[in-house]
Amino acid sequence: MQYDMIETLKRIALLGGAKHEIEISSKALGESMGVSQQTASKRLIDLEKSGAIKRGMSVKRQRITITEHGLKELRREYVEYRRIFEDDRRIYLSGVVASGVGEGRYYMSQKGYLSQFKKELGFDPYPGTLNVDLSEAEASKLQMLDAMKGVALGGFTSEGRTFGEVKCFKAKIKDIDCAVIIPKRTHYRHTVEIVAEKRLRDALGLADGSAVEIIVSGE
Amino acid sequence: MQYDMIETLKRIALLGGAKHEIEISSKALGESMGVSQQTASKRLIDLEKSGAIKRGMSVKRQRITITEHGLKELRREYVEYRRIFEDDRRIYLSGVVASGVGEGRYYMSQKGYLSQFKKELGFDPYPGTLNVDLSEAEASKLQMLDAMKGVALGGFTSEGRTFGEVKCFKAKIKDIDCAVIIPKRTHYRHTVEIVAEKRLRDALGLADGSAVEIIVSGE
DNA sequence: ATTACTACAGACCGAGTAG
DNA sequence: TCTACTCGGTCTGTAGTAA
Repeated sequence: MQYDMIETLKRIALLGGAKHEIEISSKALGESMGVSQQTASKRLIDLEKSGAIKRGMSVKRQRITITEHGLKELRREYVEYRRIFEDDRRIYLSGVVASGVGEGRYYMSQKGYLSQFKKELGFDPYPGTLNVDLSEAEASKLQMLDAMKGVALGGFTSEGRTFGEVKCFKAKIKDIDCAVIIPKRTHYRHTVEIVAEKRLRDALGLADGSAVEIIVSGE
Repeated sequence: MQYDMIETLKRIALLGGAKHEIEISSKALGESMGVSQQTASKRLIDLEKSGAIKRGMSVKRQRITITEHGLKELRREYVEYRRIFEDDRRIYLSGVVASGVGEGRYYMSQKGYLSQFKKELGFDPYPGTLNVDLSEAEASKLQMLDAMKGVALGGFTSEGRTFGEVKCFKAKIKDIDCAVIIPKRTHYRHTVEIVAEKRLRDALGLADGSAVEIIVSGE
């Protein structure tokens, strides 16, 4: 659905169409949006075709109701704005499940991190990570994680090797608690690694290519 | 500002641009909106021209921040959606102050109503009403008031004349408590009459033609 | 009064491409 | 690589007008 359709739907909703039927002429609706009667009329026709509104033609004005489908479209917009202005401690990462052993798995198998992890995140992670590929735009949200504190797991030395600090973020995927692991010295990457108590592929029925949304808590 | 500009601004905000500078290529931004790199680039140029964003060009990607002005535009959208989904007991009526003696004034000078008014609305009204003209689209919101209870002032007989029930709604104009008077048997009208404790023209510095927004409480 | 069709003008998008 | 220009095709809005 294009922007002008959403805008028209929003206008109708603001005139009361989200709650009940409203009676309005295409001329008045057009005026309230700063477009002509013809444009308003066309948009109403298109909205009706797409199933976002229902219309009943009276003798004069038309009666309009927003359908459940139309409300859904509006609510989707609303949720996005809410994320901008209210949800400012959360970051939503959308991506697809990918295969591949990541650094995260290796890090999370180190006892030096494991003990801290249990203490800070509250669970013992399943020994394996879920790799999620992000589109370039989604990956740019990772910049936000750089600016946020998260949960730092201190470095240590083990078997002659030095392990640096690792940053984690509490997260959720569909109500399952998990954590995003951000290895230090993150170059530009477009993959995130997730750990959880259970194997997430099983718990959520995921396979390579499944779409997932990770809700990262900014602490 | 057109819809596609707002949409672009929203996308930038969702990528973190509402809180801090983000670094993103026009290609990635375009993909996240389903448009080409060229279109994304043009929109960024236009947004910068309009003062909604600031850009700094790095060697590769550009760094983008949403300005205070850009945030204002987004917030305006957000407020509209909030009205649709959250504020469902309030109705916002925008109009301009008009002159003319209305029925409301006559009604409100009747002692039979006055005593009830004080009891139900909590103040003694200034003997006069503020007339506000609504555009046709705004006037269609009055249909909502019909469906709402409001505060009913019972009818009575005085000097041989019968006065019917009058419906009032608690309202506010810029934090000043007032009430919208809806005479029964409302034909299609595009004017509302407001009463308050003080003369609203003085209290708010209004003259004919001044724009006002009335926030009507649906009780 | 309305709604909505047609026809055209102007805006917009994206492929190609320069810097 | 990146951004952003030009240019042509397409989309969109509106005046005129019919019903």
